[in-house]
Amino acid sequence: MTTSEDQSPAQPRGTREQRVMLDSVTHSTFLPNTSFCDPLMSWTDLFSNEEYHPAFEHQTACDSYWTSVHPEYWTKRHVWEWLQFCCNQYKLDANCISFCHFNISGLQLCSMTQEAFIEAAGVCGEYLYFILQNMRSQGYSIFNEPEETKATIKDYAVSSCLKTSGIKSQDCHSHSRTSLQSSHLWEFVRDLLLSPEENCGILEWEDRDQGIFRVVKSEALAKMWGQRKRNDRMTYEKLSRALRYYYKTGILERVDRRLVYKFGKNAHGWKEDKL
DNA sequence: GGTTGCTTTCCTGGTT
DNA sequence: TAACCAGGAAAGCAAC
Repeated sequence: MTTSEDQSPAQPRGTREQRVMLDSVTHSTFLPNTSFCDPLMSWTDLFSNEEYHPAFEHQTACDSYWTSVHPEYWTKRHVWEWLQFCCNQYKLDANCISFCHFNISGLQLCSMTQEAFIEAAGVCGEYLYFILQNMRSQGYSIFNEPEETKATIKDYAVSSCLKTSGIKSQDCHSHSRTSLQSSHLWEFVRDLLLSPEENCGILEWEDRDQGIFRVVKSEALAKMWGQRKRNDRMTYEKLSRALRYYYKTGILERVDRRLVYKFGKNAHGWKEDKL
């Protein structure tokens, strides 16, 4: 028997995030001096790996902690300490971050554009960029009030509304369309269908006019949803149960085919002229 | 603190 | 046999 995951043999194995990270390393252009490392390596692996210690050979054991140094004067180690702090403090998913892209000095980090951050760390990149810009403009007071900072970051994420997806700002604010920050599962699914650059073949339209779509990579979809909800125990079985609840509310309609769903009358935003 | 809506988790049973 | 679907039940969680 074949599964949905088996239907695209041409696709490289691994999660979408892993492939994105691999791709980002392979096609890295904004950090030409970045040394190659395993793109699937976590920061903890990277940080503890002897092979990467030479990167710090010019540093001494008495290097001061990153908070005591202006970002522009950070060493590579400071940059990674900062990343570690951000992941812990703001519950960012370290798996989304291509740490190879951050094997750089503070000066290089400060010269990175928002797009570069997004390329290196996806949605987390926007958070990191925002945090860094605040540090540069406001000093370190940003870390004095963690809760306030979290709220500010959240507001920023909503207001920025994923500019990289190329959606006009009025679309963002009037319809919350294509914002992958969507808190509802059906909106997340809809936005994924409307964002080919984020989709990576996980979902595909069967009949766009009728709102019929197919889950191509069920496991990958569950993982993405789990990452969005910071729930690493998410499975497709649970996700599909949540989708089935939408039958009651008319957001989804039954389609008697496996892994196929249809937007119902109460779903909006999935079709251009229904916005 | 109670209510509500949404989601998650677990479960049983059926289908492909 | 595994993956998926259907749906009940209960609990968690956040917003109001």
